[in-house]
Formats: sequence, structure tokens, C-alpha cells
Amino acid sequence: MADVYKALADETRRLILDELAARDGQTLFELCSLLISRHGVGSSRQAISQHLAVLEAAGLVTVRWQGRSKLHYLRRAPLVGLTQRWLDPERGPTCGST
Amino acid sequence: MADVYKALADETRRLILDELAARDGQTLFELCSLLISRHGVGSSRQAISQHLAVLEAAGLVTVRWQGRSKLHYLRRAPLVGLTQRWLDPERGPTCGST
DNA sequence: CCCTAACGCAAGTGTTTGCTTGCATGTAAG
DNA sequence: CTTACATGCAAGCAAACACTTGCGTTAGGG
Repeated sequence: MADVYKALADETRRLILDELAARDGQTLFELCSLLISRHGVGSSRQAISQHLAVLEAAGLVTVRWQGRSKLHYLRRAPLVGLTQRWLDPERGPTCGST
Repeated sequence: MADVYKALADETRRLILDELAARDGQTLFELCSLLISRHGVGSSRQAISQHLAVLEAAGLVTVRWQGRSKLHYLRRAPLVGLTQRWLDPERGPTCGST
């Protein structure tokens, strides 16, 4: 679970999750194109690939091989309740303005 | 807001938030003692101080000076909805097992 | 079989990060 | 006023990280 926090610490990885949230099952190449065109991310294919490995290790991305293409799927489970640990209602309002 | 993700990426900082969630308004010395005794964190006072600075910069910790002591308070606002960005209900269950 | 496409692996590099050490500041107590 | 306490600031360092480059592997098409 510590891996999840670290995985979310990088901006590029958060953008990858954004793209997968918008459209699931994309290949590495598709993700590269989108990240460059839509977010101006200047990362190479290998860089994106390494980010995907991190996300996969954190359980945030699942993979399915189809021929020579690797399809990536967002996995939301690790994200659920991530911050609940500190939003314990016993101590104050969960959505307070403070 | 990117600072919040980075702030949460470190285990020691997460423990600090745990301690503040359990008891608000602790001083640097109190936090040091608790982290060592309860979590076996081997960090020095300065290390903890730097972590607190990161948390403060991320808006996760607020500070109030009282004499020569600095009281630290947990601020929950930045944590609310942090992961909602990817838990968009339009694409699937928010708490699904997948 | 030969060639291209999609991807992984491994080594090398520059930056960031977490930590330590040493000194400075301001506050309370004797 | 002098001493001790609680903390901040700044420089230095080693590990981690994000990225690049080059090569290897597997799948599909001619």
C-alpha cells in the first residue's frame, strides 16, 4: 500500500491514470501519443513504460496482452479509502473548510 | 495540490499525520518522542522538523506558536477528494472489487 | 524466411530527496 | 544577566528517482 502513495507522487503517472480513467484498455503507444498531445509531456516511450510498471506494481493498473500489444486498465481498488486514515470522523468534520 | 501527493509519499510523514490525527496540537518534541517510541522511527529532530515543513507547505499541517513551543495541527481539507479524480462514477463502481 | 512493429531489459546520468552536522535565534527560568 | 530549552537555517552527503540510450525479444505481415 505504501507503493500506492509513491505511485501517485509523480505528475506524469497521475496523468496516465487520468488518461486511463477517460478511456480504459489503451496500449503504451496510445498513452504516449495522448500524453504528448494533450499534456505536453516530453517523456519517451521507455519513460512511460517505466511509469506504467510502477503503477502496475502499486496495483493501480492491470494489464492484458493482445497479440503484440499490451492493453492497460485502471484499477480503482487501491485508491478507495486511501486518505480515510486521517479523515477519521471522530476528530472533526470530514469535509470541513478548516 | 501536487505538493499533497508528494507529502504523502513518505512513510514518516504519514506517521506524523497519524499522530496528529490521534492528538492534535503536539509540539515537535512530542512528535519526535511518539514517532520513536510507537513506530521505531529513527529520525532525528531536524529530520522530523523538515518533514513537518513539507507537510506545512502542502497545507496538511497548520502551526500555532505558543511561547517557545510550536504546536502542530492536522488540516484535513487537502485530503478530501484527493483520489476522486480517478474514482469518477461515470466509468464504474466507486468501491468495486476490481 | 525476412522485415517491421510493439514492447521489455539493463546500464548510465542528472536531479531530487531525506538525513545529518553545526551553528544561530528567540524564549523562559534561575 | 546567564543558562537552558525549543526550534530554525544552511551546507554537505548518500540513496532514490526519473529519464535516456542501446540492445534483445516476441508477434504479425510480405
